[in-house]
Amino acid sequence: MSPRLNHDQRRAQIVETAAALFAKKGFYRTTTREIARKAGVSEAMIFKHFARKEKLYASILDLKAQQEDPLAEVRQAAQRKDDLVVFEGLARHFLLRVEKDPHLLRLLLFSALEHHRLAENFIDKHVLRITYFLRDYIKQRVADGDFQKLDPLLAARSFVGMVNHHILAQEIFGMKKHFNRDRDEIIRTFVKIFLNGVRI
Amino acid sequence: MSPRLNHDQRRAQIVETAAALFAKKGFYRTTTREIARKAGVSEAMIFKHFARKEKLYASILDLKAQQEDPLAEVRQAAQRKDDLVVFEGLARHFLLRVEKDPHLLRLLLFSALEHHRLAENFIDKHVLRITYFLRDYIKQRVADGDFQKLDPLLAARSFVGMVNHHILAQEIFGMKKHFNRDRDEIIRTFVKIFLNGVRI
DNA sequence: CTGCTAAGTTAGTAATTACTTACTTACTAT
DNA sequence: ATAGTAAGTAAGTAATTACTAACTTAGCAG
Repeated sequence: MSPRLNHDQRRAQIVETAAALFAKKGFYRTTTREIARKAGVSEAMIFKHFARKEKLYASILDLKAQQEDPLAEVRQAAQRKDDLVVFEGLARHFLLRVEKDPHLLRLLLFSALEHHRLAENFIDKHVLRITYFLRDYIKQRVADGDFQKLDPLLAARSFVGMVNHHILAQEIFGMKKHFNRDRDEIIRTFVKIFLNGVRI
Repeated sequence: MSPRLNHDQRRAQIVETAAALFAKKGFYRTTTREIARKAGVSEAMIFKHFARKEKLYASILDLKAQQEDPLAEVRQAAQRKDDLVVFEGLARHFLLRVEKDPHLLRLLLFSALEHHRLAENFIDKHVLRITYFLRDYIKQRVADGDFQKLDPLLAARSFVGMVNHHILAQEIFGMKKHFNRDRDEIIRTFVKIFLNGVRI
């Protein structure tokens, strides 16, 4: 007989359990019954903590979106116009994130595919903001005369796309077994191609 | 009272209706009831044509995977080592495909996220094969001494990633309204960055 | 016209779903 | 020690699901 948890502990445990399941099967395909079973409580317990299944989902997305600003280090490098640190830092940020939080990527994709207004903020934080930051940086570097004249948003997407698609291929399309190169080599390759491609 | 359709016509119509729904909401979230309603037939009619919901799904994926080899033109250019045509052709192929078949992308993503063995062949055809083709081409161009020494698979992913992520951003992350540049300009930008980035 | 076949429907089924009600048990402060 | 409270459960509910059985109708060949 496992010991009783207090309100906050149990709540956190349910959220964690549910996050793993939502990431695995999506919101709709995950049943409250299954969440309860894996959390080791009765189904009714879940509804004591979250009035509806949607509230549980929302609190997961909130939690995941609340992580500290990943761009802090990168922003500093951007002020110094240190391209290498900006782009390597960004790529490393993306790659480390999936390593540390293996649920996040699938959670993000599911919430983008399933039509949830709940997920908008989440997507905004994890996809759009970073692209816009990079777009502005590239715009600046073009104005400086250090990068070629090209559409800053498209250039930003080029780089984000390299890294993101690599992650997608590895994690979602099942390439992890066939290809497992060193992280830093991956980062260097992408940054090299990109910077070489956009610099004057 | 709409006229009766013969076996093949009705079958095709059900498949088309279901494809749109599966693309919109995924396999599990799409109900046979809804497919029937949108196809204008009774639910039982669907099961006359497809013994199980899974068979219907399988026949959609088969249909979509059966399209003719998109790489025909690109393969010729690859033999001539005409980089520009290879990469522009590939990018154009990706972009045109989502324009022509707006369901395909979401169908692909759903089938990758939901765990269907049915979808393996489909994903293989639409994602992996093209990446491998490109990897082999790049390997050749590196051997020729025309491209820098870099991992061919990572380089292939760089390019596929640029285009794919752009499509994802537009279609899945809702950027279509905020950004709608000319297709050929997009292609030229990506190819320029990439070729400039990998060439000696 | 008639009878056969293929296209179609109606009205179910058992199983599963999110969620509720009414109850029981453990812990803690006095 | 015990009352009060918070943690927890058992056993439902109505709605929805994939799928079925038993039936009806349209169209066409003879």
